[in-house]
Amino acid sequence: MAEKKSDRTRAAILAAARERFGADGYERATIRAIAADAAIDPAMVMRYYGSKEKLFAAAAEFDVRLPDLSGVPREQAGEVLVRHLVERWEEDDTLRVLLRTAVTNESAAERMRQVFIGQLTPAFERAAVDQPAVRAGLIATQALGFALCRYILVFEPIATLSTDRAVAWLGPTITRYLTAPDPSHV
Amino acid sequence: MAEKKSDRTRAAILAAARERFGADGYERATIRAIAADAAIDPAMVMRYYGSKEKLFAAAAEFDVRLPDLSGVPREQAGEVLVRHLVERWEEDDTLRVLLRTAVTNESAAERMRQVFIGQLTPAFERAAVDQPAVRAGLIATQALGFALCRYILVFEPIATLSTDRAVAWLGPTITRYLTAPDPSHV
DNA sequence: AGCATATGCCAACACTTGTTGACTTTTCGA
DNA sequence: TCGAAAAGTCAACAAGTGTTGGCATATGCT
Repeated sequence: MAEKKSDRTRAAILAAARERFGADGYERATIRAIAADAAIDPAMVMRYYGSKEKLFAAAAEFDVRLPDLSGVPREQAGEVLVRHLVERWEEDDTLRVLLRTAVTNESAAERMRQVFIGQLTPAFERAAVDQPAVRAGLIATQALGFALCRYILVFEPIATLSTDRAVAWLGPTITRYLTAPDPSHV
Repeated sequence: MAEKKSDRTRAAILAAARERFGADGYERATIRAIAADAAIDPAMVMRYYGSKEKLFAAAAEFDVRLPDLSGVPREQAGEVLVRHLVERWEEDDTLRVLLRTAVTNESAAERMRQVFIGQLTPAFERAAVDQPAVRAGLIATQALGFALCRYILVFEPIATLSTDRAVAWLGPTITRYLTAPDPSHV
């Protein structure tokens, strides 16, 4: 087995980094605080990750793992998508890290775009949906707005809504953005 | 007339502060940069506003000016509300300042809550809407999510969508959150 | 005009940040 | 067992931050 000890502190740093970045955002999360949480020296962070930016990049790494919607009837696609996103959001805080940071950090915003536009749009294209970009964007507004209000701004009662109720409310909205004809009078 | 000169620099500082806070967020917007934009000395900022936090508070001061929905038929309430919000959002950047900052600053988040929950909920209560808090929260998720994607994260094509198309897409969503019966199977 | 006051600038402070290099301790194979 | 490599510690750096006090200048009233 390769270096076990170093791998453990490496992981400890990453875990502490995710927590701090998620709670405080990029600027206010300091290397010193992250190191203190991981109970190691700040210099170790530099040794293992090179710089704060690289540490953030490592902490914000993640797969979107979009669900396969091909077998789902169009009318339920919204609910399936929302449920997937909410559960994904709940299970680890990587997406929260990214969202908090994307607001003030351009490279994080770029990654957010890749995820929500760059992955959703082609998926809709393949499903032969018209105006895939607009629909993907609209879905992103509702999904990210929900995450913002629930996890970051902590709006009650949104923050304490059960997953089921959230899905029941949001699902039809997403479905409509996915299936409704363009309502513009053009 | 009272001190004219000082009022002018006061306003210049405030304008520069709004721009910087809106573009960079609270932490990355420095007093020195704001002062440079206003073409004055950093010490002037302190003289006039006391501290960075107080300057931010002044820059983020604003009225929501919710439209009067009493004369509007329920089915069009969403469109009226969305149009009002988008236009409000477009005309000055105070709300953008607040949104960018609320993500990492607790007092800004608190003000955001006051605006979107504390003002919307009672308005719905007066209109005898059931579950006013949930509906206000849902509307906030869609409205803020749209603002986030359009102004902060700059998702295309959401960022360049015309007001009319945005209203046509989002309006029915808001109307549904305002009027639809609770879809939860409880 | 003369002076008090408002307005502005400069230099410096105390502090925090990311980052670095030299040094010590631990680990572990030959 | 010995010694090189890995892992960790410590102190300090250069830069940038909000903030302050002292000093110069301009303004406007009598």
